[in-house]
Amino acid sequence: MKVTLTTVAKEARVSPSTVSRILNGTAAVDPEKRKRVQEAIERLGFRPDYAARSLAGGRTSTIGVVTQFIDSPFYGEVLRGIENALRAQHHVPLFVSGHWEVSEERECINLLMDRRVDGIISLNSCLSDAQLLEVADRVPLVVTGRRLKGPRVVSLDYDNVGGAVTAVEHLIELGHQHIAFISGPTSHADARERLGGYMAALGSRAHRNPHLIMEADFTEEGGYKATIELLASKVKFSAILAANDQMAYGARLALHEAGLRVPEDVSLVGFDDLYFSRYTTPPLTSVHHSAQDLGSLASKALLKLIAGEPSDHLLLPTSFVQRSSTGAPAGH
Amino acid sequence: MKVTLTTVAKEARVSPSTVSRILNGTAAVDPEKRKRVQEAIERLGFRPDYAARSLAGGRTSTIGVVTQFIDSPFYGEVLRGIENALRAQHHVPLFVSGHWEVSEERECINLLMDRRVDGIISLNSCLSDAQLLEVADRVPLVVTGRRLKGPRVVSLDYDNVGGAVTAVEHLIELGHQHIAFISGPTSHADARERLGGYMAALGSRAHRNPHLIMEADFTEEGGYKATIELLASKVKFSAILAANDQMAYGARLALHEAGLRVPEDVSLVGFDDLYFSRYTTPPLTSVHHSAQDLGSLASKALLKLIAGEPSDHLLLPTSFVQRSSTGAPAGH
DNA sequence: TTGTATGCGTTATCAT
DNA sequence: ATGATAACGCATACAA
Repeated sequence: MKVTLTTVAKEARVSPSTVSRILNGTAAVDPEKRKRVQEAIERLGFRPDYAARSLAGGRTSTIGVVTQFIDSPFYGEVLRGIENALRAQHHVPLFVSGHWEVSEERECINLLMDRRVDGIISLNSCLSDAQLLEVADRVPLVVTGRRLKGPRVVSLDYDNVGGAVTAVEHLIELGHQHIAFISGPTSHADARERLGGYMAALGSRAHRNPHLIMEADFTEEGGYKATIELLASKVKFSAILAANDQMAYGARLALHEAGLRVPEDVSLVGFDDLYFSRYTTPPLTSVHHSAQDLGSLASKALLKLIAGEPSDHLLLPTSFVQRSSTGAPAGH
Repeated sequence: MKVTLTTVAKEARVSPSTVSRILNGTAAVDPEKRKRVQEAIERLGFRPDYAARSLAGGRTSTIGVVTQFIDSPFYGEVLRGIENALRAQHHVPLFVSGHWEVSEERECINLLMDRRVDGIISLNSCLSDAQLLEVADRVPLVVTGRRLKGPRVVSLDYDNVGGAVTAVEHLIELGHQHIAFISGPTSHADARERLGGYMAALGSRAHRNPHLIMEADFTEEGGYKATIELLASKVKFSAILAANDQMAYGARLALHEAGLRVPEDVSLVGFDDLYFSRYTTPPLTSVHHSAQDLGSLASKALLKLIAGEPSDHLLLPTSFVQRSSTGAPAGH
């Protein structure tokens, strides 16, 4: 009833091994037989069984991808890049979500290893470097959001420092003296880098003020609360740089509720340039980079790693997109 | 070197089948042996091989999920619901994206069937009913966004008509006479239903005017363009109901660029109540439903279907969330 | 209740 | 270049 390699082999009057070889391009075969086999496959509608393939061959053609939330607007774009790049190489991503919890993330990785994925892409993991290196010891690994060196690891990240510097410089050029910063959780390397860029760009200027820095959690809600606190603290500022767009969205709401206009009263800059930032009111000025590229580069690096080619840490550039949420400060 | 069922069996001085039975709860076993086996598993760090399991047992513990874009804010929430519900039942979702293309969607389904998924959830497919029934003929299937009847299919959807009716009634109550509607592509059942609700709520009132209806494609860009056209057409309206939040976001931008205030000049209502709608400026009034619930209900229905229990079409209720994007029309 | 034996559909290692 | 044949790790029918 079921069509297997053997069925095809019989139909084409060759051995199962020959059929397998044709399917995988493992060895050269007589063009005549190849034709017979291909016709048989067509006629019978044969589809190879992945489970059998994995069991015999040890490969699953599946790449595990650990993300934090499957519905995150930022990671969503990354996943899209991964999906595309992988599909082109006949692999499929298996997405799992760690929800920013160390224990959940460990479970995710176990699940992926149980399923014998050929490799893992870990997006901004909250595991320690040591834990990740341990994982890399058992399966090829690509990580984002940090720099990690090891035998079977590739790390890649954006130029977070450079991006933040550009954003601050843009605001300074517009005439802003007091620039608030809503940071991501400083337990994360990329959050620290963006904060570092902000500090570096301000340098030793007089207008560098620790009260202007609020630590939040990269969510809309976090940005919202941070901004409310900022306003309540009465510290003087004419611009806000948020460490990601989602927090900028939250800040936008807090400003709106406080009756402050953007950019007339407060300029607002994000980081990530999510698709949606074109549609905020007003459209958001932001540090741009391609999340999709990150995903596709991560995929390609992993595939190389699996193939045995070594790779180095990759640093992706950022650019700057000025929209309507920034302008000169009042009275300038 | 590698720890298999047999390794564990030897260590625990029982047969491989006994270990298998314990792992799967297939049959009752001596508590004494069960203990020995569990200790052996622990000690050896045994993890069953999914490929072998699938090959021998015919099940993969994997559910195929066909979505359109992995980074869609709406489907993202659905995927999250699916992920949660499935994980609780020790299944994992395999997400693939059809990109609103019939051919891609067919490829996705083929890919899933090649991998012998235990069942498929198809989110707002663009395949025909007949094509979907054909799929259901080969694998348990759950579809959303339409009503579909068949032996191994379950369909579920929101009460699109009811939701749209509520939204229009809300606007009428506020005093709006001329309500524009930005529709989704009418090739989709759910888009037609929302449009139908809008029409039904307006009934035979004089203020029903075909020029107030614009067809778009459920994207921000589509909503934006539709609104620009609407404004250019000079047709009179004081409120816009968009068939989904994403188009409402686009409409918001177009209104902003035209110098129109929301809600003072134009009231705006969305549909879906995406997470982000709380953060728009002003926060968006919208027809609410739980995308996560849709996902988890779809998952549960599928698992039941796989287990052989029949299910019926499910209609999920909507509610209404009034925020700040709606108000009385000018001069009211 | 438990063990033995077979089969699942491939790939890979041998020969030839 | 091609064909036997042996794994791959597990589930299950059957026997005990």
